[in-house]
Amino acid sequence: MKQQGGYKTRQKSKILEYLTNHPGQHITAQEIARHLDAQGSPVGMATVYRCLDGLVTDGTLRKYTIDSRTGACYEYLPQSDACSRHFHLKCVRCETLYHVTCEHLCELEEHIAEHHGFRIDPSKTVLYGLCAACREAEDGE
Amino acid sequence: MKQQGGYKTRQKSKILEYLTNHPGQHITAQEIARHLDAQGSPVGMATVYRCLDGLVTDGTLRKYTIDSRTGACYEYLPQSDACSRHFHLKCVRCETLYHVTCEHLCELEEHIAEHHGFRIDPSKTVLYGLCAACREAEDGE
DNA sequence: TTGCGTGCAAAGGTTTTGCATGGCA
DNA sequence: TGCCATGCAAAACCTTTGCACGCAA
Repeated sequence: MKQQGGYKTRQKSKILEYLTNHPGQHITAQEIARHLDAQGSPVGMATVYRCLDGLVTDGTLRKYTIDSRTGACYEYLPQSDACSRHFHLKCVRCETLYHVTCEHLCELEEHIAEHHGFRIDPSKTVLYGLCAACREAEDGE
Repeated sequence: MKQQGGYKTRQKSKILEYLTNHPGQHITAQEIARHLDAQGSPVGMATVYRCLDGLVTDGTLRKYTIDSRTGACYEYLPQSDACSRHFHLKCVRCETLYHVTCEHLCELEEHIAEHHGFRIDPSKTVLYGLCAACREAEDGE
């Protein structure tokens, strides 16, 4: 869970900078490359992928794949304890990230740990679904 | 949510047969094709994908995309229990995907829907953490 | 006979890999 | 000076699409 030994380079800094500036957002490798290119600091796709891979391995980012067609997304995980106390709910429609603190979730965590031997890490977990607003909007369609 | 009008064909039958024989399992398009090929009933990849797509649309299957590297997975949904929905627990260390059906999770889903106005979609949600084995291994380090 | 289903091949996309070069320490 | 990191291009994959033919109804 520590930084992989390695050199600091312009590319690594830029990529991490972009991600930390967009915490809690789904970002694809393409978006990163496109952004850095537009910013005048172009980085090759291979480098982006290699860098993201390292960041996922050391726990800085979380990788998830909602749709195999659009490719994988990466999200910066704030390291503070603030985020280990609550769970994240993310609306798949409007992309909003909700931070929820609820005793039900703590109970769930304990239950899973006790009865299923699995210790959930809230900082790496996102519950996906539809928020109230989008739910209505979708029903109306 | 009904069967799309269409013809019954050998290919469709075989694909659905394989899936229903492996309820609650994540199966990729490739595995299906490989199995049918070995069984002497080869089916083209395009057909497999087209067929799976239809089955997902009419609610017979659920599509998961856990990892973009291995591609999408499909799972047969027994339509008996409405609440036999399950969640996925993925160990961040050994990468194993656990498939858990637990009433606590159903309760959580209801609670979040009622009190937080958020309808969780289990097919898009994965709970990350440490499984029992890796937990011990990690404590021992 | 009608028109959907299938298979093949090609296209489209993301992600990985090999290899020579460039840059950090 | 050592090595790691980078970039380019090509490869490897998964998935979709176009088109002609086959087959269910």
